[in-house]
Amino acid sequence: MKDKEAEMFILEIEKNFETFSFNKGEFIPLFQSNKKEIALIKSGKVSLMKSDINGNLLYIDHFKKNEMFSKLWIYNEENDLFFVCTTPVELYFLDYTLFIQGTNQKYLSFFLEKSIQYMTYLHQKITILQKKNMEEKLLTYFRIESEKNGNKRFEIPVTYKELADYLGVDRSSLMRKLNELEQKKKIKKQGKTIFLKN
Amino acid sequence: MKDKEAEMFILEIEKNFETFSFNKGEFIPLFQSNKKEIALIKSGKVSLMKSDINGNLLYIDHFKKNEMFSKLWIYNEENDLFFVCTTPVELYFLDYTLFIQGTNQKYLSFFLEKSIQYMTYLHQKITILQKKNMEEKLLTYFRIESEKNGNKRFEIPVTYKELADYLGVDRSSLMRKLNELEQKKKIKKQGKTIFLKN
DNA sequence: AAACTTATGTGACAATTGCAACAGTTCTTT
DNA sequence: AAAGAACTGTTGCAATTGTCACATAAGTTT
Repeated sequence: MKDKEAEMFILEIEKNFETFSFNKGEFIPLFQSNKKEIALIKSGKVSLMKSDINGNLLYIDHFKKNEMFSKLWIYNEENDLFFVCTTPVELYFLDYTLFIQGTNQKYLSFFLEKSIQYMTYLHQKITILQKKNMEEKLLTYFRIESEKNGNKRFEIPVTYKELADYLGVDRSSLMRKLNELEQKKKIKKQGKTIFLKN
Repeated sequence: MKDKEAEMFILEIEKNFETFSFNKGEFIPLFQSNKKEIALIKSGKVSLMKSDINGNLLYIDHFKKNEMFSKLWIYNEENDLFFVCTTPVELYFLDYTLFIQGTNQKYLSFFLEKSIQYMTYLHQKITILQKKNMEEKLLTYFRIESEKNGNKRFEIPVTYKELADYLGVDRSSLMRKLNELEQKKKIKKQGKTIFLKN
């Protein structure tokens, strides 16, 4: 299924499903519900966050337009995760049970395609996180972002605080490492814009 | 789809698909092929490995009976990954294109169910890897393994070398940390058997 | 059974990273 | 526009982790 087909499909969903709206800062009550729901974002951004013992919020990941998220595939044994809107958000709730039992194979194929994209993304993230030091984590992350944008110059789509959480490192150590990489001429940094050399 | 249904389904696959056999140490040529193939393991174990610049082999993950693997959802931009059999292996090759275009919805549902299981697993792994220090990584890993076995006492299913790779840490540092955790009475360790306290 | 390879275990030392504290900046809300 | 909150940037220091080197144990192959 190509991107265009996917968009056509989303148009079809738009006809058949109700839109739900959320304000910035609101929670998406997926972990609270018993239903096997999958959220598809029509517009806006949703972050997956974790609250740790001290009440600090840890950024895990985020989802944006045309991406799906669901508690179905999130590991939340400690019950400390939640989805929060970081912008105003419009989304659809799709019922997984209907997906899988329904007769419309299009829905299934679409969802499967999305799942595969997401698995690839998770593998990318693991590739980054399995690196043994921060420099390699950062450079791998930058390479992936750079490829995604098809350009050596790109914007970091999150705050540096969130990037530190994402990489599982300390924020101030991250800043120090960024300076170091700049001194070693491996990157150039202007605010959130990174230029990756070589 | 319950485990039993999944097993029934695998029996059906067994009827319709050819089995391929591999010796221990052999590569599964998925990255070499152009086909969109998904391997389903009938018996044996397959590891996903990475060869780094120095020619060292890094363990990424492994797959076992009734689990699927495919290059479709693996990030292999640097072309340094491969699947290798760590035991004698029998498996089926399923064609993703047929899956998605075919009329047999059972296949689709089965594959989707497997995909969701795998996404959950990847999220678990990310939960471990995003921890900021080795102690938390280890204890989270142990908790997950313990839950999976339904027992505070469980076997580590890989070598300590592989576990270090998996967690993205140095092997000798891992050994040191294990001793430390034992001294702090957080675990008890006998060879590959771990007893998780509290 | 011997030779060989791979895994486990330990220690000294260097390098990296986390932590805490603080100042300046930017973004949000009132 | 002012106040408040959150983010960015920097530093010293302590704690953690990686590297290297080597010894022993376990597993594999011949």
